[in-house]
Amino acid sequence: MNFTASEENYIKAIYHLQQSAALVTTNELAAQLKTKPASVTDMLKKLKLKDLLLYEKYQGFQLSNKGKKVALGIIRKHRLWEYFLVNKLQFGWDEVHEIAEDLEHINSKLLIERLDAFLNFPRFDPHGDPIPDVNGRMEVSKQINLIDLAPHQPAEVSAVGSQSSELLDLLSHKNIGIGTRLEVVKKFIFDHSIEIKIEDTAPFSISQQLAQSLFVKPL
Amino acid sequence: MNFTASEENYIKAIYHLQQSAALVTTNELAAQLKTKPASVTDMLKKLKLKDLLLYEKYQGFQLSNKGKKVALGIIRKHRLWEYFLVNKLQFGWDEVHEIAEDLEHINSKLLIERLDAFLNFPRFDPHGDPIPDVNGRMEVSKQINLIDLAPHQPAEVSAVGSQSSELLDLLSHKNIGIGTRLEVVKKFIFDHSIEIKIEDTAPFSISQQLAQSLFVKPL
DNA sequence: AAATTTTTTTAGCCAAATCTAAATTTTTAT
DNA sequence: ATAAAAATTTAGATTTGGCTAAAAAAATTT
Ligand SMILES: [Mn+2]
Ligand SMILES: [Mn+2]
Ligand SMILES: [Mn+2]
Ligand SMILES: [Mn+2]
Repeated sequence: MNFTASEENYIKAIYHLQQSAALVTTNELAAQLKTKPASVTDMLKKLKLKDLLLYEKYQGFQLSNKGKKVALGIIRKHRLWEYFLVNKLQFGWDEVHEIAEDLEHINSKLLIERLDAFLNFPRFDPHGDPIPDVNGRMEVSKQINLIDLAPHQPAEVSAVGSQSSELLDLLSHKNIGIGTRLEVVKKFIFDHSIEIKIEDTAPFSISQQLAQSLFVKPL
Repeated sequence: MNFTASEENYIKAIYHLQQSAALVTTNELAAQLKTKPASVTDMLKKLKLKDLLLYEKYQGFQLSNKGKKVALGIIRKHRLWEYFLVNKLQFGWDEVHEIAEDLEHINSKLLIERLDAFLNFPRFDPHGDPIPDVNGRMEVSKQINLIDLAPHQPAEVSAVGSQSSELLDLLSHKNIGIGTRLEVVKKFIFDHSIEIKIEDTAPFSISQQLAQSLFVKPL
């Protein structure tokens, strides 16, 4: 079974959306893919026909087991290419998402196997997201949102909540990346901002919005 | 200017065909692309409209200067990816053409620049074909067809005339690859077969067809 | 319980890239 | 110079993925 780039984009988007809620809605998916609800309905019918989707009209939908497997395959390709771009071609972590969006649709099992081996079977992509293995299995790290980290608990940044260049730009400016060690000094009720301290540098404040986009592993 | 994968395939095919004859015909191109003449005519109109093609109906066609530049860009991408697949991902030279057919349509100037640098600016692909540089320039090696090599003139295999897996399979079997040193022992009029000798091994015969698919540089 | 709003689907249209069949032009043979 | 054959183009359909506008269903207010 091979799928078009468009089908793969739908499958991947549904997979990501159903991480936060079991059932996905037509409008949600249309917003995510920047397309119209009518176009989504068309594709839902097609995916159901191919047994990738559990879908009853008006009732929301979710990927079938087969659909989930396909999704993990696409995510695997995306993240392996991102790792390649950053660690072999010297791209910045904020430059790779768009290119990986195209590369992920190249269909060659052998290519991905060889790429994986060439990269030494990496387990996380440059944004800290786990890379599924050939069987779709990936590490489930017990990372928590920075907003939930207890004050004075040392932790390490393990992932970012989005790949927007705006977020990644802000993070580079503040010298925060995957692996950065930090602790929360104080949380402010007034604006929900958080004061953090990176290793031996002076503490500084970050907004609630930014804290919510950072995931950390307590050390 | 960005082009669809389909447009790029047509442009590349026209480029290759016009190496042997200035003007290309509809049927030739249809055969090359395994499509129908009617489909070719449709695309010719589109390419002409985009100023990539010099074309008057019923009169044959050829790429404009702009079209040639685009073609060289696609060929550059194709050959760089082939080099990557063989020299980094351990593919055999007979396994890479199909995958490169897809990878060549990924559109990112930066990606190709970085890939080129990562590979150390290779000048020939795994099949001995020259890789155009950023400006579309490439080496014009003074290679000749093996069929035209003078007897007892030592030479080195520099390129193959096609990427068909049938040809590459035959070559591996006979232990002939890019860089193989050989000389012609004798040419037979009867069936135009040629007896060749590889370095210190016993001489053997190859068919006219095979000899025509091999290019060599006299040493 | 009815009315209103929101969500989702259907109906109908469009563009790109194909195809087949028919028409036209060019080339080749008589 | 005609007639026949070959090459090329046009006409009309099809598939895929998208769109808008209208209809229908579900959810929310009153
Ligand atoms: Mn990404
Ligand atoms: Mn990522
Ligand atoms: Mn090739
Ligand atoms: Mn090649």
